[in-house]
Amino acid sequence: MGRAPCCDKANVKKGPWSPEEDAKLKSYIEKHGTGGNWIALPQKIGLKRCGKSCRLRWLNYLRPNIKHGGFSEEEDKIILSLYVSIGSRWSIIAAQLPGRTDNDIKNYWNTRLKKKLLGKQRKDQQHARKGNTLIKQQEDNRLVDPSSLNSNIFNAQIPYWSYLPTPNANSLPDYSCQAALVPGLNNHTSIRKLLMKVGGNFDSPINHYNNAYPNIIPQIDSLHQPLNDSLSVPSLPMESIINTATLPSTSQMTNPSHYNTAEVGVGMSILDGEGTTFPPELEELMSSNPRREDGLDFLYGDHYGNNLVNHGGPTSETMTCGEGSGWGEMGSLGSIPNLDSDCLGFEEGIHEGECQFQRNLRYPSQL
DNA sequence: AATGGGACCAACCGCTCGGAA
DNA sequence: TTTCCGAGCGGTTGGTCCCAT
Repeated sequence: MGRAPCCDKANVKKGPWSPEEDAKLKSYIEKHGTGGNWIALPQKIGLKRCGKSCRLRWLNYLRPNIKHGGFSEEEDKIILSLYVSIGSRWSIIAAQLPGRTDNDIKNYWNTRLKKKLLGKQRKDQQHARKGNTLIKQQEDNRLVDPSSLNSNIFNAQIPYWSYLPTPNANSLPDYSCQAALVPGLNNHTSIRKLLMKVGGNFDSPINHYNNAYPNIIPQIDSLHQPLNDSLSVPSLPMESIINTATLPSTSQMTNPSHYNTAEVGVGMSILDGEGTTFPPELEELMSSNPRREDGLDFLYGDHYGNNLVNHGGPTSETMTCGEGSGWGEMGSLGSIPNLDSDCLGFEEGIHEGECQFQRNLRYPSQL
């Protein structure tokens, strides 16, 4: 037996909204609010619409301060970066872009940004093949102008954030430092909003890990402390945040079989790398790029798989996270664009910590 | 001018989650 | 503790517009 329908399907209108319907819905909500019950709303207004449809119409179109179309380059970067970081969690991405709806961003990604990305990737590969000889020679002579190699998808210049110092993976993660690298990340309210949305409890995990990983906690605490004042919503523990920062998509998140995780210590689940799957478009990017297993050198490095920037990213010496494949490594690349968004730096910082956890577990003698 | 195909976007569908009873 | 129901989310579909042929 299936689920009961949320409304009488036979008596509801479907399809595009008329201006009259829009006006009815808008004026009612502006006067009375939603009343916390979308299902009952259409009857109150006299609309022959499903409550869900009303909700969608309001959120995606009628709500004040909604922006449509005309995504800026900065917004492109934010969307891309968040997509790389957290996957297709459009509502979270939308929360970082004022005036944008998840539906809008989702459509924009599916229709334009993804193609832009793949088109650029292919172009870069062609360019790389053409220019291999010259570039290699330049590299050998250490005369390489990074901007000539950069395959950043949106502009031809090395982004300023690439030059910012990031902690070497061999050092303990300094979350306050990571946070400071990202403009807006010192905005505790927005951090909190985002993390609460993601589902964070930043109190208990500290105590939680304190026993097992005493050398990590001070660094976590440095970021965590300013948040404490206003954080009161208990939700998922820190490992959820860490995983959230590295999981590719909701559909994959709901399917544990996508992950080959290793349970570590006190419920710390880390990505093992192998067996991890990616969103199809990133899978395509990866499969089309034999140089880097993460397939993202078009974002972060040159055509040879070298990171152009000295950011302590994964090299043969420093990489410990995910050992070369998976979202874990993406997070550890360390040169995710420095966004107005509030989350990346934090996630990145968290991820550095995750890498360090794994390092410590694998190489306890280095502790 | 006709038409076929692609791009774009609004809206729907079905699922999960969380709160209330 | 269990069940039910509404909210919210991401994936998908279908309609419209535009452009190339």
